[in-house]
Amino acid sequence: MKKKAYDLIKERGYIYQATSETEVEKLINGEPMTFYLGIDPTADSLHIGHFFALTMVRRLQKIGHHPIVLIGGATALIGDPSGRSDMRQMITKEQVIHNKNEVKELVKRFVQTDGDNPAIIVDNADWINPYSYIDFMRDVGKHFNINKMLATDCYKKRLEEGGLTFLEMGYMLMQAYDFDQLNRDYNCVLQVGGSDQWANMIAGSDLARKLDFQNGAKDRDLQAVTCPLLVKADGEKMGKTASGTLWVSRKKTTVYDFYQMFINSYDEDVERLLSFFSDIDMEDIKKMCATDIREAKKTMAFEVTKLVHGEDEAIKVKESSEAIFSGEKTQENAPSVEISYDLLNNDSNGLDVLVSANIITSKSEGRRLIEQNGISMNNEKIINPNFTITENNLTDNAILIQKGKKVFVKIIFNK
RNA sequence: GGAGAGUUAGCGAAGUGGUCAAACGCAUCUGACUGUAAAUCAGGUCUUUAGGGUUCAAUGGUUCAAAUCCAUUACUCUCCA
Repeated sequence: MKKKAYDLIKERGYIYQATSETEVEKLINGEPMTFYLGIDPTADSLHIGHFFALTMVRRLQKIGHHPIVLIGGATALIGDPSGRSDMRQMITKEQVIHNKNEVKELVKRFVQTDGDNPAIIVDNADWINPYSYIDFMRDVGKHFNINKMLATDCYKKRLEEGGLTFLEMGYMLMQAYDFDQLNRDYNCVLQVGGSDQWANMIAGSDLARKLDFQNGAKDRDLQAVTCPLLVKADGEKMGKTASGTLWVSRKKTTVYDFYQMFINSYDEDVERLLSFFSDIDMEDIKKMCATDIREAKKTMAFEVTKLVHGEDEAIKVKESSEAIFSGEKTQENAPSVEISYDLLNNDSNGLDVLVSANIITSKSEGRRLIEQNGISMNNEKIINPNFTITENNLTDNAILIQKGKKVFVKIIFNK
């Protein structure tokens, strides 16, 4: 017997909270309906958490439901206080416009926006910007009870650890209104999002109900589901790397780093990540993880990379990673940095070169690493902190530097 | 607008005149062991050299000597209006 759509999604671990599980189940198993996911363009790329939520959108789209992706052009200007202990840095309007475009392009890569069942991309600035403050407060603001709002986790944390500004209080109203608006314009009946959005999402369902009551209209029943936050086995949020956030955009995080991040994940996380980011059958996933965890991990990293960066890139990065780590440490496949040729042939230029290539941040750090046997050049450990790189070290104008066990960088000297 | 408290390294948090480049925890990096995993253990985390130089919100002052005392400014929080 074939499993129902909802069960498949639930089995893969996507369902964390739902306003009413039975209602949501009915919606997902039933006739095609319209649902939405909101993303605030607070940066010019998407991080892995956004991407995760988008995979849920993909799955729902695939079984025939109609997705709306809302880019929060208005809400990004306010900043969501959820889960934050400090106020979000305000970003400029120009920045938001720039981010909006970048984010839109990325969303298009993951969610189908043409063909039979295209996703619609909307911007909440379109309806929030024209709304006057007084009207908004009279229409929407009056339905929000501050006591209730303060009881929610997202505001509680801000209250305890810092101060809560009126700006941030307004965020929930806007997101709630978005849901109502999308319901009226597109008959959107379900909102999906990360679990940190829970309070904002149910605020939307509540608002619709209250507005209906006030207008004497029929009760709309807007549902919300959240997916779990993507965390590692140690409870840390996933996607934080040494160099910062793990971005989906190639410009901000190289494909190599992206792949490495997943290859280095904990054994315990592999099954979950596979269930989220691959289409492999759950049974097979379980089997794979039980028999050969390392192979399963490779598959997982490959599948995620394929999804985000395409199959060609994924194959390339998989091959180069395997080449580098299986002892075959050629400079062929390592990620590369280009620096000026002029740095060559000065005495004791080694550390300078490493600093300019951003492999180390300071000369002291370099000295320390060398003392601890942490730096290799062309597969030979460097012992002398005042080492010199000369033309004799180059192969095709490049050298291969290894920092620690896992960081390989090819430095190319440009003439 | 009034009264009070605060601002210390990536984060949390000690330190209230010299022994403070600043305890401790987290985070992070390197090494050992491994499986490019985890756990464990060892060492490191301002910079530059082995001589130092620049840090404790900012600026100015007191002192032989300041994260520590004083003044001004900025920001944050609590209570009152």
